Amino acid sequence: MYDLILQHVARHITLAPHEEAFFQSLLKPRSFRKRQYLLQAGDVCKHETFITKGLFRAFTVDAAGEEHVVMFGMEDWWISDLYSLLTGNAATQHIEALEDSEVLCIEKSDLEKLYQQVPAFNRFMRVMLQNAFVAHQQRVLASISQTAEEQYLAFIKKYPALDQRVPQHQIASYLGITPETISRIRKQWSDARKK
Amino acid sequence: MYDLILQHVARHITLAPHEEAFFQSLLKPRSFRKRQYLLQAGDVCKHETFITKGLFRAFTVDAAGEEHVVMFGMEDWWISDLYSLLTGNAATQHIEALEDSEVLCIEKSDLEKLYQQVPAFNRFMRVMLQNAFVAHQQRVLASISQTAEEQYLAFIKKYPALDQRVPQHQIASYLGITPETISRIRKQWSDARKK
DNA sequence: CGCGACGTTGATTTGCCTCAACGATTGTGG
DNA sequence: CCACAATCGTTGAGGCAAATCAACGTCGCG
Repeated sequence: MYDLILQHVARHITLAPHEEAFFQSLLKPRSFRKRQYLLQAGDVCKHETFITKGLFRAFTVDAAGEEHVVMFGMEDWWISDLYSLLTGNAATQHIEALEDSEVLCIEKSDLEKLYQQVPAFNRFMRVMLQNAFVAHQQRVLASISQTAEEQYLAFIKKYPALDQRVPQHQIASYLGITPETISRIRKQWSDARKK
Repeated sequence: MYDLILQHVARHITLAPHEEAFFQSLLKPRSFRKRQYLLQAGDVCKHETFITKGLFRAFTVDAAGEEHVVMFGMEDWWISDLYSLLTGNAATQHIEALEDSEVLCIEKSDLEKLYQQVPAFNRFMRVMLQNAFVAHQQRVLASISQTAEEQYLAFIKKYPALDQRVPQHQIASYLGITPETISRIRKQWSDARKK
């Protein structure tokens, strides 16, 4: 059960056996059924969560009741409402399982202990955050500079696995466009191929 | 000259005197005149840079020759092309001074030394990145869920200082809208106030 | 089976962009 | 020190990409 996360960590830092054991002791396995919520907006996010199996979406609901997908998470990814976790404020995001899923949770207080007792983990989390930061920066750039079609194309190129597993209207929400627009883009592509 | 950055760091971690001295010894002051480039796209970004005075913009140039402002940086902020710094790949961003500015640079290799010798700095950088990550996530959300007017309003509310100092067409570029649109939004507001 | 979730397609609307022309200000070289 | 160019913002007219609104087909599931 812990193989995936230990390999994941080992890709970035090297842990002594007792450190690895300590890390593992802080992890709590949980299961989620499709449509079950890992986090509700309004609650305080108290865990960082590593996905070992399945698929999640994090989304917000705006004043008009519209949902906006902030991110997806699948195997080998972390997911949480980082803002809430860090500040202790109420979460602005919901996190919902899109498939039956399994995760490993680590509580905020245990994460702090981990940073204290295994300093290498500061480095590990720094690298995770650097990558996430760069990814979000590129996403911002895409959304201010590209057309709907360019964005959708970039998405399926970057996340072919997600394109297979996530309903199209969720991808549309993630990109900030409508499901109809994605449908029309796909139609254009298939029409062009036929010719 | 170093007061600002030492205070900035002290807000998040506590350093022993010899650690502070070591940190300071790694910092190299540089000055930039308005319009001077701190980094050119194509070069490899080799420094993390702390701004002690002035104002910068980071921007990319797309295939059509259009500029897109990725971020602004002013006093008390860090600026770099993090992607290039981390990977060693050519920078995708230009960074240009919008005012006469002064900065403190720290080289990548020195930053690594710092992480090794002063472990608290891993924590410090982690916190910086967490904040930057959250800020970018909110920016993504804004760009997929808000109108041009809502975004502009949120911008001047969040960064009133930047609204004063940055030319409007640069803000437009940052938001992914045209200068004309911002101009019209402002006209609407002033017309509404007159009535 | 019947209902909800999901995707498709068409008709219409609209927010924002594009293109263009024009002041106001700043800066600069002769 | 002035003439001229460059930069920046404003305003108007017209166009287009994508949203909205609406109807319909299909699939999977309780």
